[in-house]
Amino acid sequence: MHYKTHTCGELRLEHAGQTVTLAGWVHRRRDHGGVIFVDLRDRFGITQVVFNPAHLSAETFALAESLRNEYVIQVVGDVVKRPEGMANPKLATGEIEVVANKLTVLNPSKTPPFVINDDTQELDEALRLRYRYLDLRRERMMRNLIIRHRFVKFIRDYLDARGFIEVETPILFKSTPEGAREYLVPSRLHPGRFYALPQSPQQLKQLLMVAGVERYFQIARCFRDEDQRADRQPEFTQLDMEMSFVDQNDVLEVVEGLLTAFTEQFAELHGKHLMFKPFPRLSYEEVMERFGRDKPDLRYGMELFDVSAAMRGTSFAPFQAAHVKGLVAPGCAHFTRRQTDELTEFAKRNGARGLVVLWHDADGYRASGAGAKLSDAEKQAIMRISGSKPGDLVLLAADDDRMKLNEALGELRHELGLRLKLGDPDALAFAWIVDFPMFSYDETEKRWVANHHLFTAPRDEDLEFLETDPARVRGKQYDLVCNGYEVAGGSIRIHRRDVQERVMRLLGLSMEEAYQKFGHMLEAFEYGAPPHGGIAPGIDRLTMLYAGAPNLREVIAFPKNQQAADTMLGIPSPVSEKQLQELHIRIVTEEEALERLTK
RNA sequence: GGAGGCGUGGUGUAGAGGCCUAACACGCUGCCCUGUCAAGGCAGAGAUCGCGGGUUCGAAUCCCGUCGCUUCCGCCA
Repeated sequence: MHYKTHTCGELRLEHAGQTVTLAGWVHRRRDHGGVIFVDLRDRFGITQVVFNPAHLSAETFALAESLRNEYVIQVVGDVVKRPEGMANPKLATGEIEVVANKLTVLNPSKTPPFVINDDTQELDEALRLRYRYLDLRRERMMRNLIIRHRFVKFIRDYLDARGFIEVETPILFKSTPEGAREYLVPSRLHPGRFYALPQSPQQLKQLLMVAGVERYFQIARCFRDEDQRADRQPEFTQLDMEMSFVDQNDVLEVVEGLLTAFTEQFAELHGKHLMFKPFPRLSYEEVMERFGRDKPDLRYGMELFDVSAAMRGTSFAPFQAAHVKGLVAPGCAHFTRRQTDELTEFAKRNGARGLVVLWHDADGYRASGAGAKLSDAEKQAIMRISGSKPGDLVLLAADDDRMKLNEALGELRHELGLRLKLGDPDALAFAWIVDFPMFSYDETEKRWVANHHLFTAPRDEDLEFLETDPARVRGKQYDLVCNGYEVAGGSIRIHRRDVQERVMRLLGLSMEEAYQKFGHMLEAFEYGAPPHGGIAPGIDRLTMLYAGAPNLREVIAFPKNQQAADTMLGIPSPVSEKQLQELHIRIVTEEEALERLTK
């Protein structure tokens, strides 16, 4: 027996005259005394059901009167064209209605803690998460789930058609020394030993390349025990990919092709469009100079400008530094001193020494503050180079450390972009960031550290600087950014033993240590590892962008809150003494733990 | 670990030392109503203002502490 012959989203004029059975939730009920309308909802849509006493027994009509929101019901009725002028253009099924002649209440419902049939109202998220199964019933959340499904389905089809195969890798993995904090899983069979949940299948996918898979992908769950952000969850999903016999360009083209195709083919679903086609490729150096951030929001300009040369020899003390740069906040000349002070504070928090503000009025820069102290020639130079116009606000900063200056202004640019809503909410500004510096010097530990991971290949032309000038070595490493988010990151890997050894030597890693930590990798690489590389786009972040959602929780069915907890499930939860015993685990207080450590 | 924001009937908000016997909208309950689709009308129930302490003649309102949620910094090879 089937509960329904049709979904609540599929009936049209052509079905008029048919007798159908529908089942779903009471979305809304309009009781006119004599006639009752019920908007019946299932995942596929909403259909108006009419209960008319003329066509019903008294008992059935009474039952219809007892219906409340979110009751689960089944209705048998006739599809009829709505009377003239009564069609509802807001509903896909709005030309017809179902005149009920039989009603079954499959399950009543308590009054929900919040309304399901209106998702325009903002709700306390703690409440939503506590009743996530109700929250997900709301149209917006259901739509997000559908966008995510379409995206993942598209990925599988797209990559399958291009010779990729999906291979699953273990969730019970190995604790790795570097990188993010891991979730540990105690072993029952091996007292005192642990599995670790993977931060990503990085090493395993490289081993799959050694295995000859050549084109691998996986919709892979990853785990990181770090503090949460709006765009960071303790468990998240990556499109993990790796390819053999490829260079950087091959990897970029596959991902760019996939995202371009999905964006364009499903424009009607998500309503977003590409800002750039093809995606621009910017070097790390260029992006830091122009935007001050390695994940810039490119939906708007507001680029940093450089007036260092023009300010050389200035008598204005704040600009007596090696580098003077700034940006133009369009149409912000109305900002009050209080507002610009706030921006100055923001810039300082992000490493700027201060912020110099110029108000561009109808007749040039206002003669107050810096505007009074800079010479006319200096002001003219700033106006020419910045291109500021009357009504704009010019913000400048100076520093001897150029990268620090870029970063401070970059964060300021990003903040202003958000506040002024400069980005088109329907645009996706994808861009590749390439040629990242491979190493940076850790001042506190007095040693070179890898910016990505130690299997990242250096650019061929930079190999010669590996020993002489490590800061100059750029990697075959790339990020995909979109609207201010990093949405993918990857690299071409080292496949030659000699290069790998040189990198490890630079990082102060002896072969002995390296074998201890990564022996399984190094050993595998000695059995004919092909040249290979890969990338891992973040499924959650991309879905968030397609859904136009403000955080990851909106596109994850059952997310964790900021404390990495789930209040609906009540996790993390305590476990029984017996379970702990089996796992050879004893809970100790912080004091006891400290005591053991110091002994 | 640190900084900011928020916490008032079921939900979303208003209130900023006495106007509060806490208001409004939605929801909920009952009654009326045969063409609505955010239905409409009438009536009603529902809040120890997150919690604890303090200041004051008087606290939702001010102060201190605490808890919860959230955003950001640190952290995320």
